[in-house]
Amino acid sequence: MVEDQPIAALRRALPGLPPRLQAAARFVARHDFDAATRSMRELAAAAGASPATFTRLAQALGYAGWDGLRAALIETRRPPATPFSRRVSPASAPPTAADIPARLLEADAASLGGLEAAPIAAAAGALHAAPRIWVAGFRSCRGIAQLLHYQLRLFRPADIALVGGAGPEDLDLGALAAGDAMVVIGFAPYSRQSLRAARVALEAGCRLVVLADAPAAPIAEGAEHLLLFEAAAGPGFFPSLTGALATAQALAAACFALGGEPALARLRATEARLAALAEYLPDPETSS
Amino acid sequence: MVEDQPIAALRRALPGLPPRLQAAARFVARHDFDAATRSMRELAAAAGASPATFTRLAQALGYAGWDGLRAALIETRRPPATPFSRRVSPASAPPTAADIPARLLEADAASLGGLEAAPIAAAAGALHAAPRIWVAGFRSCRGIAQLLHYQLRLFRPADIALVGGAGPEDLDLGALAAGDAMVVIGFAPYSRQSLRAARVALEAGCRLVVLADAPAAPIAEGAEHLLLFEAAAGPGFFPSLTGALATAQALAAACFALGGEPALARLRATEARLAALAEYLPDPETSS
DNA sequence: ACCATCTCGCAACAGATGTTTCATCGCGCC
DNA sequence: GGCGCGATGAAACATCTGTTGCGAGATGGT
Repeated sequence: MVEDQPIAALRRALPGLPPRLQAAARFVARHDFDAATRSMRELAAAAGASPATFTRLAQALGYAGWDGLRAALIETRRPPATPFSRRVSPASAPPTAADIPARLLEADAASLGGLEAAPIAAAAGALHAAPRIWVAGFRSCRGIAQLLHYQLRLFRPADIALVGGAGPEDLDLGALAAGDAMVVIGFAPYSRQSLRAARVALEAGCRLVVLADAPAAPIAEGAEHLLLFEAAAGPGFFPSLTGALATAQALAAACFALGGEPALARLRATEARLAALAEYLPDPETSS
Repeated sequence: MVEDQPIAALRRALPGLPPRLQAAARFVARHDFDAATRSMRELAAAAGASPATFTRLAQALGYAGWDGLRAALIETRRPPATPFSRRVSPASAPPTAADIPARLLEADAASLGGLEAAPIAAAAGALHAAPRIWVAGFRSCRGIAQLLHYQLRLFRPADIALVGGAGPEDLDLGALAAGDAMVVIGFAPYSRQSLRAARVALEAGCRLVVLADAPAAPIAEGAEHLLLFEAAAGPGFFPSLTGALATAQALAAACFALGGEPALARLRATEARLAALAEYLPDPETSS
C-alpha cells in the first residue's frame, strides 16, 4: 500500500528491515530533502551504500520503485499554494461584520513577519545612486506610491517625481532618462498602467525597483530589485496593503540612511521651513 | 556570471530574451518548485515548449546547462539547516545603514499588535449610517486618506469624497452637511489643515471619526470615534504609518461588511466594469 | 527586395538514470 | 560440516536524461 506520508511509513517499517535497508531508510529520513532532489546514485555515494539498496527500500515500502518514493517525498515538500502566510484563522467561521476588523488586523500582523530586510537595503542603494527617482503606483497602490514619494522628497526635494502626479502620465514616461531609477508598486491583478510604466522604464534604460506580491509578477520582469510583500487577501475583501507600505517605508528609511549628512541637512531644512510656515501645530509638551 | 538567486537573475534577464525563452522563463518563475523537481521534458510538456528551450534558457542565464539552473533552484528551496535559528537583532546596536530596514520592519510588526478591533467596528457603524463620507488626511497622511477614499469608493461610489482631493479644500469644507461623516487621519506633529478639517466638521454637525496616535491629539477633540494607532518612530527617521494604514483598511473592511448585499453588488459591478475596460491584466494562471 | 542574423523545433547523440540479474557472502538450521 | 535461504554488491540492461547539430522559418537592417 502506498503511503501518503512516506517518512512515517518509512519509520514504521524500519524495525522489520534488513540492516542495510535500515541504514538507507535512516539516511532518507534524515536527509529527505536531498533524497527528493538529488539522484539515487549520488544519494548512495553520500550514504555509503549501493544504489540498488535504495530501489529495494522503496519496493519494501510498497512503492513500485525509487521514483515512486521520491515522488511522494517531493509532494511532501511542495509548498502550499498560499506563498508565505500562515492561514490566519484556521476554522473559517462565518465572517461576522463585527469581527472583520480583528481578522484583518491579525492577517496584517502575520504578513509583516515575512518581509526581508536585505533586499530592501540593496534596492535603497540603487535609488541612492540614481540622479532622479520616479515612483509609480496606480489604483489601490496609488496611496502607497504617493507616500513613498512624499517621504523621499523630505530629504531629496528636487529629484523625485510621481508618475502621473502632475499631469498625464505619458508626459512623465516620456521624460525618463537612462540611469534614472523607477519604483513600481503593484500586486495582482496588475494594472496596465503599472506594467506600462515598468516596460517604458526598462526601454529607457532606467534602474527598475519593483514592489510586488509575487516573483512571477509581470511588472517584475527585468527589474533590478524585487521587493516582495504579502498582499494578504482579507476576509472576503480586497487585499491588504500593509506589507507594501511597510516595505516602502523601510525603503525610504534605508535611502535616507544612505544619504548621510547631506540628507539629514536637507531634512532639517525641510522641517525648519515647515515650522516657519506654521504648517504644524506646536507641540504642547515642549512649548509649555 | 552564475547568480546565487536564480529567480532574480531570470527576472532581470527576461526583457532581453527571445519570445519562447521568455515564455519558458515565465513558466519557471511561476512554477519554480516543479522546475526544481520534475524533469526537463515533463516541464517542457507542461509549458507547451520544446525541451531544448529550457537548456537554452539556462545557458542564456549563464549556467552551463539546465542542471546548473535546477541545482540553483533546488538550493533556493532547501530548508534552513537549523529550523528555528531566527537571528534576533541585539538590542540597540549601532544603527548601520544596512540594517535600518530590519529595525523598521521589526518596529512595524510590534506596533500592529497594539491595535484594537472593537472601536474600529463601532466607527464603521457611524460611517455606514452616514449619507456622505468625507476623508481628510494631509502631508504624510495624505496617502492613507487617499487609500481609504479609494477602498470606500469601490462599494460606495457616489458618496465618498476626499477633502482637498478635487480642488481647494475650503470648497469641500464648505459643503459639509449635518449628519455627514468625516474621517480625519493625523499624528504628531498635527498639521493645521487636519485640525481645521476636524473643527469645521464638528461645527457643521458631522459625525467625526479620527485616526490618531494619542488620545490627547488636538484633532481628536470632539470626535465621536477615536481609533488609536502607534506611529512608531523609526530609527532616527519619520514615524511609521503602518498602524494607520492597517486601521484604515480594517475600517473600510468593516464598513463593507456592514453594507451587506448592496455593497457586495456594487463591488461586483465595479470589478466587472474594470474588467470590461481591461484595466487589469488577465491572470495567467486561470487563462492558460 | 535582398541578405545576414537570429530563433526555434526536430531528431540524433552521449551520458546518466533506476532497475534487474547474478554470483557471492553470511548466517542459522538440520 | 553440509545445506538452504535471504542479504548484498557489481555489473549489465533498457530507458530516460539533458544536450547539440541541423535546417526551416522569421526578423531586421540596408
